[in-house]
Amino acid sequence: MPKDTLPGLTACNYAMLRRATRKLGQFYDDVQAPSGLKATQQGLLYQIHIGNEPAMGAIAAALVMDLSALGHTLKPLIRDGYVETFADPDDRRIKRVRLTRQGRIKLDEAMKLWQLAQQRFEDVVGKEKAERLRAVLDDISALDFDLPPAT
Amino acid sequence: MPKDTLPGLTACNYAMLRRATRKLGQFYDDVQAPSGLKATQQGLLYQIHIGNEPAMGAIAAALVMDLSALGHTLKPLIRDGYVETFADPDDRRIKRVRLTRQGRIKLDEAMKLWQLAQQRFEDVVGKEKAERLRAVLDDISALDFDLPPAT
DNA sequence: CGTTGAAAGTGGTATATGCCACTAAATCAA
DNA sequence: TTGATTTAGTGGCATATACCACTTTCAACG
Repeated sequence: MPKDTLPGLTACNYAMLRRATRKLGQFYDDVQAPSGLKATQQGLLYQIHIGNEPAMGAIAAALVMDLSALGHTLKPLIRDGYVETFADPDDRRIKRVRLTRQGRIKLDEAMKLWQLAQQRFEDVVGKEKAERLRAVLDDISALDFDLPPAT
Repeated sequence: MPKDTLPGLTACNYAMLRRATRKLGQFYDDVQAPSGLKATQQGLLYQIHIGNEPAMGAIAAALVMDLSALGHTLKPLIRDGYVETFADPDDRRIKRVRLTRQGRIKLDEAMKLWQLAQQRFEDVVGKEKAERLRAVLDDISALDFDLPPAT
């Protein structure tokens, strides 16, 4: 197959997803920059906020994120005083997470910027289309790709 | 607003995109693991392959990726002998990139695994739906989110 | 009770990405 | 031609993520 007719990356679902994620990351991060939080951090603070002092594992599961990755990602937020952790009294293996007062304030601040970015995105893409996109992405996050056992 | 009715992360386009990307990354990486390449690396090799000894900047633009990020990402591939670079003779600022022989062989190997992952994804999600998804993501990567100048 | 195995996190290592400051090279002006 | 500007990359630093090997706790069982 001559190079000219080779399919581009557009054929790969994962490559497309990554590329769009980079694009949106640059945009959301840019809008949220004044808060000093990356969009990822704002999302994580929000996830903690809406949880009930969630356990690390619960957060990781909700975000479809590796537990250790979550631990690493949490560190700057703890260092900066936005988040604190404490052992679950009933099961000391479990570490629970909550926002500090500063964290709540910072999240409020970041959410205002988030709304700007979100609004702008929907203005450009279209509200309906954005909603459908999120629905598809939500589905994908919940999928089970296990190959059927070769029995 | 009581916590019970707070919108989850599902409202955020970027958060959904990231979460789905993590999910797919785990899946594609897992399938492609036997090749020793991450799915991101396979995608990058492919992008180089279909280009005509592309310049770094051209690759970065095609992937909507920061130029310095591309430089960093390229390093392990150069180290492992899959990719090599050379200065453009007509403009010594420009660094061009190409696959080595080993790189072409490795890419072939990885592409076979990629097809498995891709096929499996489309079996689970549906070919049509996957195609629409990619189209939307492709659109997003090309958008211009600049706020209209406040003149 | 102990032993044993599962569950929850931690730390190390590696890749993925982005921003910023800086250098080198080419272009544009005066 | 020379000085200012723009273009293309590099390197340093920071965050985002993943996997793996460990450690600590629990829970289950004999």
